[in-house]
Amino acid sequence: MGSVFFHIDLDAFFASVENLDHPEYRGKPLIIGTPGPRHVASTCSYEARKYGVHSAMPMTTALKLCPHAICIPGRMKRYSEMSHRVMNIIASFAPGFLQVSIDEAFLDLTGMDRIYPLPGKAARKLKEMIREDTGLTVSIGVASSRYIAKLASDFRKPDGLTIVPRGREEAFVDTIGLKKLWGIGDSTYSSLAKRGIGTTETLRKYNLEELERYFGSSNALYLYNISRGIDPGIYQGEVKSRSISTEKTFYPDIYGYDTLDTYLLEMSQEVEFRAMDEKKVARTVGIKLRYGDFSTLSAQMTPEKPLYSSSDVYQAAKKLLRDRYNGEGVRLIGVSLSGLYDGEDVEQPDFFAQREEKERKLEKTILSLSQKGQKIVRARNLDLPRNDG
DNA sequence: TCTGGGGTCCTAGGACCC
DNA sequence: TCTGGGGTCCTAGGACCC
Repeated sequence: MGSVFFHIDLDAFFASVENLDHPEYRGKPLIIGTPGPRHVASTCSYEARKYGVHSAMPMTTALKLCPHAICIPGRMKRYSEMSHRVMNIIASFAPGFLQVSIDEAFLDLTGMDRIYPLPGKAARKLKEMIREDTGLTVSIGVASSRYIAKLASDFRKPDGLTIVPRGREEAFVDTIGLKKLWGIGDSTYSSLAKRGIGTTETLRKYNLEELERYFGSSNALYLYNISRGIDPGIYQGEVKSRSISTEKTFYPDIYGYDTLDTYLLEMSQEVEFRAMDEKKVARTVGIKLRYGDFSTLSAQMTPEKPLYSSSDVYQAAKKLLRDRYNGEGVRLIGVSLSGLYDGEDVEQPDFFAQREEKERKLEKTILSLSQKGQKIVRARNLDLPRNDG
């Protein structure tokens, strides 16, 4: 017996949760997203998909395709709660549980043939357990690797079950088609197309050396493997670095250093609070600017000392902004933290750090109050011009 | 089709060290 | 002195995913 993996994917997750909570939406096209320019759909119901609406589609386009759709903003807390319930069921079903996003997980059933002699039957049982307990449907892919299982769960949706027998991986990849393979985005697809490669069969005609010449060694190996139905190694390495970021898109564009600077302060506070909440300390701060023409720049710095407070973060972000902002209209601004390490007991290396320690304690207090539902904002952030449409 | 927000990973070049 | 090679850290940008 070789390896057996499940990939479990919740069907139109956010929309399905809304249908569960709001029976009046059922059977109607439903879009999770705010109408208006510079908004996109985060998910939609299958009724809306019939009109061509899909995730990440601009809301203006979505509403042209389906003008009578019901649009609602997302309720992330509720979705997380339902996600938890489903993930608990999946995790208790078999070992090798690996959650990869709010609505997706893997199970490793390798060596479980005594308990689940027929993987297909096991998958049906899992689907039934989830449906009974939560009212939600999932689609499951069963295969000899995570990569193929992931493609398989997407093959028949919603409420689907697709089993790819061992030895049929390459044939399955052919039926999926190059464009829909995981890891092939628009950019890779068009650079393959430029070389006359439009199908997995054609891609397979190239040996590794040729692929390396055209696409670099890392991409080459990836392409070589997936075209043969071989798992390129998705979700195998341990998660190394982490980052925390926030960004905001404006409509219309905003202008001027002072306005940007005010958002920078608010956003610095937000990311640092999130880091504190996770008991992390960051070493690197980054900003991101997207101008009206969609050209985007990012800048980061790693100060000598780690960022202990949001005023540290803000000072660094401000410097980055001053160095890089060209004065033109801005449609997006972002602040990020990276180089995070465990900061449960932050030892203060020097004498001057006592002021910072105070600052950090103050902010922790603000954080815990705001977690109790109190909205606390520094004086500087009051009466911000709300410019986000 | 006028392109969100939150992430991860990869690459290439420069600084710096041995 | 005109110039090697390897390792690590940092930065900027890009591809991709949900």
